[in-house]
Amino acid sequence: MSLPNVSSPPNFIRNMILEDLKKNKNDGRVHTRFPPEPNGYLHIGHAKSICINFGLAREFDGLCNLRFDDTNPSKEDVEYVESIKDSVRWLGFDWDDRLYYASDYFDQLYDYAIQLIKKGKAFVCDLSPEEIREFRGTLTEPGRNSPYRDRSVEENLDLFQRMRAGEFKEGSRVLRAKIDMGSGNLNMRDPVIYRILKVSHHRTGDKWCIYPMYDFAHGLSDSLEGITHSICTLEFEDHRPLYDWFLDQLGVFHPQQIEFARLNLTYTVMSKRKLLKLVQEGHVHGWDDPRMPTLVGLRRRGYTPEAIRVFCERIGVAKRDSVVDLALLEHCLREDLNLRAPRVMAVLRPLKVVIENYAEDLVEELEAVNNPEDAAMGTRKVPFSRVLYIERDDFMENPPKKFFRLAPGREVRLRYGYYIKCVDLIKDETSGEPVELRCTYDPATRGGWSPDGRKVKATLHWVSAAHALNAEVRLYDRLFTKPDPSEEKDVDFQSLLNPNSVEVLKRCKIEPSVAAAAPGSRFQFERQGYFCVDPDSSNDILVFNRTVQLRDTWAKIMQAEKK
RNA sequence: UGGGGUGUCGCCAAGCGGUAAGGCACGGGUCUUUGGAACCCGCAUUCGGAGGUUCGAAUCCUCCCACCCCAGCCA
Repeated sequence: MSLPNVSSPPNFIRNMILEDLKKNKNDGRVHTRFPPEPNGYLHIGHAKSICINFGLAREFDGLCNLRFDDTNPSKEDVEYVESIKDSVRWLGFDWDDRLYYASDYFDQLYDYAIQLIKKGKAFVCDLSPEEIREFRGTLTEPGRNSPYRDRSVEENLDLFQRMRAGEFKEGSRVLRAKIDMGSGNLNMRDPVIYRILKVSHHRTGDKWCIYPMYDFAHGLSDSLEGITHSICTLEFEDHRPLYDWFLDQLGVFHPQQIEFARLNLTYTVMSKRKLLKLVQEGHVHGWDDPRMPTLVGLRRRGYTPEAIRVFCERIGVAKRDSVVDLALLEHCLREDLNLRAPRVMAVLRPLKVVIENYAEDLVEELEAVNNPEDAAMGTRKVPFSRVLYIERDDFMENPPKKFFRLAPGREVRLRYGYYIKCVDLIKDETSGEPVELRCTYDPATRGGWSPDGRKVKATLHWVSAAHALNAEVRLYDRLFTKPDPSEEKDVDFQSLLNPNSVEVLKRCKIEPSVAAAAPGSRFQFERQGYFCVDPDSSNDILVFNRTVQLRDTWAKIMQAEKK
């Protein structure tokens, strides 16, 4: 057998698999699974797990199942199932015909429980939830055996069957594994493996009124599916002895559980609880709000699955807790979009420019390059006329030394257009703000080249007033003001929300070529950033989301100046 | 005071006894009709700390310190 080519960077899980393969463990099979609970939306932390699981399977010519861990019907819903499948597919992965549910195994799992009882390794316990907690002991004190621990196999069998039959009320009895109440690992102190839940299940309906706990169902589901490497997050490390215990007691196929550190990202939160709160309290407009780290949110924001996959590869896989800089995600995004996004000119905060020596009724169609990184993307025509808009920030009446853009008396280039010189400035009488620039153009510089070789220090984007499309543009920024919101102790995380996480600009002007752009289409607005068409767009108005800004050296200079 | 983990550059992260990869960020430069992109250069004499073993230690041993997770009939 030849070992596969190792393409992506090394990590401890891949090294383990490589070792297993060398020893021909599992006959050289690699079979993973991504096991979401259908109780919420997937976020970028899940993307890491998806990329690891599906990625490893792909790399080692193995398989990866999608399995819904639906053992708690009181929290789960089909609503989430479709969304999760969508997100996994959108990310670029495919489970073929291997879509499973833990609930597919309820009969088998029940049978395993019976086997445990028959072996004397499980018992029905009548303690109340509170009593179970008391008997469990604490972190430093051992627990005490349940008074029901020594029931006979016959009695346990009878009771468990009657639990299943619905004879007892919710919370009155549970099935527990008989392990060791003195263990330092709380998970081993006779854990509950079945509880009564008189709730109908989104897939099995009212067939069951007892449901298995995660610890029992998960490993056995892995086993049933022939999973070789069961990859999960760090907090389950303590559960591994229990994972192993069930498998060993039952003598079934034994997958190996491997734990890695979950992803944390700066300026956002990743816990389902907190994300849910943001939605419920209206801090964001929904799970797919472009500020959310959810996959549906990132998608609406304009992120590409390719960028997310590359990101997941670059952050690596390890066991230490970490918080990855949002800048890395943004870098991966820009890297991808730079090569693919068509360029377009859009003025976000318009400043009117009148070219005094340009004919009133003249309109020229100037040729513009669609993507300087990719000649195959061709060119387009952009209308030029006497009245234009430029970006408000591209003009300063009293420019500082390092400002290269337009100022009174100064000449700059309009991209793909002409050199223009500012000859006059009209200001608002009360505010003193510039409202209109009077300029002249040099007809010899058509296309943006000067025949005399004269240089300008800046190139501005612009749009012809008469031809511009109106658009709404939503400028998104980080959701939180602190790099690590959950690090801030004794503070309600909501108080750390960035009040300026979104700014809506309603009077934006965009070149006409984007008129027919469909929702989801991505563009680079030259000199500004990457934007995508939001589904809120209508025939009347285009709505764009700013996906990510371009790197901005000028902004950096300004900031440095301030300090 | 129990059990399980983790500590390598500002942030990630390789490294597995032979003398500290890479990416992001940052700083400097080249080029440029995006102050974008691209390209070049710089950026840990040191690996949580202290001892020890060894010709040689981030890697092995000992002790210490810090941080994370666990007391749901959640996953």
